[in-house]
Amino acid sequence: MQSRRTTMQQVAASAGVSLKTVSRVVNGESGVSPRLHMRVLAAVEQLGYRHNLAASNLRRGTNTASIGVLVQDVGNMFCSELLRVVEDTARERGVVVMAGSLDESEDREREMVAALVARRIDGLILMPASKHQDYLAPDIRAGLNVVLVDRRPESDLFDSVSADNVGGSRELVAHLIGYGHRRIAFLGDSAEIATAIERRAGYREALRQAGLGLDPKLEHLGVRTEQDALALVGQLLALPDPPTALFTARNVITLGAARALKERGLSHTVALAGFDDFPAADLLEPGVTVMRQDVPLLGLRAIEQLLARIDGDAADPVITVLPTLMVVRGSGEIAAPGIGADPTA
Amino acid sequence: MQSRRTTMQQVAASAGVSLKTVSRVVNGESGVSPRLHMRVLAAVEQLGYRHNLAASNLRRGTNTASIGVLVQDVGNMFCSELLRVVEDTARERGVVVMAGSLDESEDREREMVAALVARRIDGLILMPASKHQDYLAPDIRAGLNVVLVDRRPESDLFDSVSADNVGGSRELVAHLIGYGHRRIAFLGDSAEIATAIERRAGYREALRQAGLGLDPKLEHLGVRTEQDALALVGQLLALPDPPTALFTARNVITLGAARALKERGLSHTVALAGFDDFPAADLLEPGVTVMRQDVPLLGLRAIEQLLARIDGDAADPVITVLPTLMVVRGSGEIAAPGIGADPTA
DNA sequence: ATGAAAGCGCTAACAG
DNA sequence: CTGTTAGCGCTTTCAT
Repeated sequence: MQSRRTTMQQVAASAGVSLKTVSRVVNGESGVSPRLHMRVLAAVEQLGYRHNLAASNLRRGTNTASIGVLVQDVGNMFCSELLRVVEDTARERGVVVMAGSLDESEDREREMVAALVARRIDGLILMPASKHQDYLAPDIRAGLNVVLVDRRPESDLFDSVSADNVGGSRELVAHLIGYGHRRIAFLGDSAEIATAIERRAGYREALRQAGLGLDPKLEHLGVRTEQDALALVGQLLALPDPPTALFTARNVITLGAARALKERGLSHTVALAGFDDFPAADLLEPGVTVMRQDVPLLGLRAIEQLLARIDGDAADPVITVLPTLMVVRGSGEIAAPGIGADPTA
Repeated sequence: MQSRRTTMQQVAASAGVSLKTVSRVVNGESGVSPRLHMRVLAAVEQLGYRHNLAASNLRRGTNTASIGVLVQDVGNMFCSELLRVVEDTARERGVVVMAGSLDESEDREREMVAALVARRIDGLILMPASKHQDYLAPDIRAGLNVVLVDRRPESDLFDSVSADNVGGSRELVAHLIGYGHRRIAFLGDSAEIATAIERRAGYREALRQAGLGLDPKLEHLGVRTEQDALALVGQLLALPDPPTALFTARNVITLGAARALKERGLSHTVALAGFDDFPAADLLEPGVTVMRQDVPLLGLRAIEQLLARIDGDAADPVITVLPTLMVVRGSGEIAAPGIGADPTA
């Protein structure tokens, strides 16, 4: 509907002043006599006038004071926490956030970006579904500011903020190896996602550094959902030579794996360590050992970088990589069979 | 920045056609010769032209194809799941979502609404922090469509979609009573929140129907965070006559309570039942019995109602109350001391 | 099939 | 202090 909004012109007529006087009052400019000021305010109130930012921006050629935040899934806890931090900082500046979920679809990324650009957002925080974002070039040339988040771009033409996926994964897998594990499974997201690849790289590095070989049967990309993880862990445990530890490279995968272990009564037998923390990780039995990303900091760095760009910062692209933190809770400290506390083998 | 965007005029000049021809091509109108059509497209491509929806809407007086979704906290799993559903349906219509968190602040609600109205959103899905939304009257008169979600308004002037908080709570507490509990604590959110009040009402009804009295020492509103819940459960269990069961009226409260019980080794001793499901509820030991809201349906009904209003539906306000579903997992089926399986007393 | 002119709601640049 | 005029980028209306 938005049937017919009151315009400044109508307010002016109602208050018996000129359009410009209303404009001054509405924009808080000085130089209006108290009498007229009051008259205008009264008319604004009475008519329910609301300033039209779009028209204002059109004329002034200024920012829209709105940004886009496109993530994988605003319903996912990692993304939603990120969104929240971004929103908080944006709001302090009067900047509104348009949010969207891409679900790893490159087409959707293109569509959503187009929809936001058509609305003239000042900047974009993007957790890309695409591998290359060159399609953004014309928009960037036209002044669109973009910060990539969570996933590092292949080209270093963009600002980006992400966690140390390789290092964090390496450390976490090394931790498992330290508990005697030799057969450690890797369960990661789609191969299209840089983050998944990086975490697998960390996994491989840790194995290599420990002098352990890779077993393709233990290394799985393409695990997209909790259900995928649940099923895959079932298959892995049914192998003739099953893994004694699981490295799950994303929070939903960790949840699925925990469920698979619990269903089989193996929660205290098979070690589990995951990338990404999650709300109830300490409440499971045993608590789930994870490599935590500092999501609030991730979001903060991203929005700060974006706002700086919007404010005119024209320096070279900045690649920010944040350290991760291992949170030890028990599931990752289950020793391999034949080692220490568990002499099963 | 958004320094200087290419305009239709520039495209026209570059293609050697009139402004209007470009407009026709860009808007997919018929009646442009293939030759000119191609020339325009080439110029659009070459100059990186992007349609300006704001200018278009200004002239046409049409919708902005954007809505606002204001919830308590986009980072909270309940809200973010809701947001996701809304976004999905909105996107199908090419409608963009501006998201915001209110954190139970009435001031923030006012500010955010003003910010969105200034951007001429077509509609608003609001999980109100305020008790009364009469301040919206001028905007509604001017055509803003509003659907309240999760919390039922006091005035029935708005469309609203919410869960059956009273009924669901009554059922869940009756379930606890069925396991012999006589001292059941209530832990709910702030008294300002209609939802918390309704859930307490359900709690009281269940007790009354069972002929049990209310004990003010067991009934607590104002539990806002997981930490609040953790601390409060500690105090409750230290009472001379502690509760044997806990009814936690929101997901974060349930998490805090579960943590408190686990810390004290009482997870299998004190019964726990919560309103709202959460991702790992089945992974705790014991699994947490909850009254689940159908969040996807909640969101769907809200956005469908909103889109119908935007499309001109002028019927009387519709109050939608959705049934809830009890999910039995173990924590709510712990019998009271002296009853059944647990003869402790 | 194509284009010229007017105007959406607002503000900048000038008058008075 | 107050008002007038032009024009932001676009679409409508009406010519051609």
